[in-house]
Order: sequence, then C-alpha cells, then structure tokens
Amino acid sequence: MGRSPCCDESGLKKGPWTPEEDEKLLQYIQKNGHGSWRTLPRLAGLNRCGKSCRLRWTNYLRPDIKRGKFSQEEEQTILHLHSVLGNKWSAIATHLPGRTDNEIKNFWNTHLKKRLIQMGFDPMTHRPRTDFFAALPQLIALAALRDQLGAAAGPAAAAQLMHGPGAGSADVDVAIQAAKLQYLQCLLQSAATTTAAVAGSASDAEAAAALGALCSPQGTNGSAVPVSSSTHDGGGQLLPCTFPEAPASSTEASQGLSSYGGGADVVDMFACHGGSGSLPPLADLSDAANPADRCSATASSSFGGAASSPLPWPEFFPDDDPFITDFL
DNA sequence: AATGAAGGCAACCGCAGAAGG
DNA sequence: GCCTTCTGCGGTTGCCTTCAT
Repeated sequence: MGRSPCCDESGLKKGPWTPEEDEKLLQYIQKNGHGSWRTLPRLAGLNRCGKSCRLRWTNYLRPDIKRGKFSQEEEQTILHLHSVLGNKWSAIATHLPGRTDNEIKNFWNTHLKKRLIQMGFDPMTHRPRTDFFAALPQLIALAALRDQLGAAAGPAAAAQLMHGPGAGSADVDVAIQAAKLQYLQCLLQSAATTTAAVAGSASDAEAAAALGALCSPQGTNGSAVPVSSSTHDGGGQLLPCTFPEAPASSTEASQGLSSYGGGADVVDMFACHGGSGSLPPLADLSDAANPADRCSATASSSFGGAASSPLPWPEFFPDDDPFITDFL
C-alpha cells in the first residue's frame, strides 16, 4: 500500500530522456532484464527513479512496441473494448499487440473521445446524449443543412429535395421548425427512459464545446456537421438512428473523420455495429459478459430493431429519396 | 513572417492492489 | 494479521509541434 518512496528522493533527474539514458537503460535490460525496478537505475548507472525507468521502457524502449498511426481495425477495437471495459487502458492494450496503455489512452483522449462528442455521443456510455445541450448541436446542424441546401440550389430546389416538386421555401421553413420540435419532443420523452444510461454522461461543458464546434464557421456551413439523432421505435425505447454523413468538404469534416478516409469509411468503421453508418458500440452491461456477441446484439436489438426506418423523420425524408440515400 | 491557439504526446504524480517479511 | 515495499494503473500536466490568423 501507499506511494512508492522512490519519487520522493531528491536529486533524481526528471523530464525527457536523453539518447544516452535510453541507451544505458536499453543495454542494461537487454543484458540483465529489468529485475527490480527500484534497484535498476543504480545498477544501470542512471540518475532516475525506478518508476521513470519502468515507464520509459514500457512506453518507449520495449522492442515489441508498434509505432505510427492507429489502423481502422485498431480504432474499432479500442472503441469496442472501451464500451465494454471503460477506461481500463491496460486491459484494452492487451488486445492490441504492440500498443501501450499510455498510447491508447492518449489516442482516446485526443481523437476518439472528441470524435464521439462531436457526433453527439457520450464518450463514457457510448450512447447518444439526450441532455438538452447535446441536442442543440443537432438542431443547429439541421438548420445548417437547410442553409446549405438553400445556398447550393435555392430554396425551391431544397424544398423539392425534401417534399418533391411544387413545395415552396415557406414550406421548408415550416418543415424544419416542425422537425426541430418533433426532435426535441423525442429527446424529452426518451430522457425519462434513458436517465440511468446517461447518469455518468459528459458534462454540459463538453456539450457546450461540441456546440461551439458546430457553431464555428466550419460547422455552420453544414458540411462539417456529423448529424446524429435519436427517435423512438414506437415502444418507448430510445432508438438511435444512423449517421447521415454530410459531404466532407470542410476542414472540420476532414479532421473529424479524416482517419477513416471519408464518409464511406465511416460506414465501414461502424460496420460491425449494425450496418452502414450505424452507431459506435453501446455500453450494454448485459452483453458485457460475452463481448463476442456484442456486435450482433447491438445491431439487431439494442438499436430498437432494424425494421423501422433508419431516418429520424421518415415523414420528412422519404427513404427512397436520392438525396437521402446518397447520405446513407 | 510573426504570433497566438490548439493539438499531440511523453512523462510525472498519486492511488491502490499484490507480495513479502 | 499487520506493516512495508514494490509494481501497475489511470489521471493529469507540460512541452513541443503544427495550424490559423
């Protein structure tokens, strides 16, 4: 129990390792093994604490460490394992040969976590966020999409996309407002049934950050917003829908999902979790005992069934609409 | 070209469990 | 059974690099 006293010792060097120190540590361990980390620094002629040596070895010098960017497969594995294990980085690392827990943790904190937040998911529960602040970005995204449609092809064209020939711009506004209201209603209704799931959800500060991202110039042009939504399957169960991925033309879009190589790869990324463009893995404790079954389970049941429309507002966006099918 | 902001990553800190005396 | 030491883990920090203005 208790802290290791080694770090309390004064006079020991801290901070970045020099190539000479690396060489000493490497040579010693290759020759003698690490043995006791506490005594290693003295034996190896290093003015470091054992802890620092161990960290340097496990995170950097170990010969089996894999360097470079995480592959899509590795990202999927991390997402999946994190949904099951939470922040058990060492446990996750055991499933990714050559990757250290520190590396995975950093990758999660700097990439995957942000990505989930931007997509409207709670990074801890891997579920769609249902708090009010989390809903705002989605509403703004919807409005941005409307703006983009209007700017790109004029209100009439936008209306035609949504309602077919003959619809006017006023109809579009009404439809957007109605969609917003309906969506808010869904959120409010679902909140009651999903409170437990989001009890440990990210703070509103994160939601505000996501909101900020969506309100940014990249976000407001509509192309950068990974729109996500939730709706009901009719039985009161929260039904996360698919991600209609906007055309990735902006900086934000290319950064947010760039490592997947574009929208098609986003679909691929989540392919095992319910088909094209579906959600990241859900933290379903009932499935945790059998992680191997999670993909199929979340694909067919946890999302509320595949029979219903994948769209949040089928009455506004017909499934066979070419504009929508392009997104999906 | 200069400067500030943001992102990425290596390393540190402190807690907790395991092991040994 | 208790205490001390060691090791491992997760959270956090701070520096360096890259990007945006």
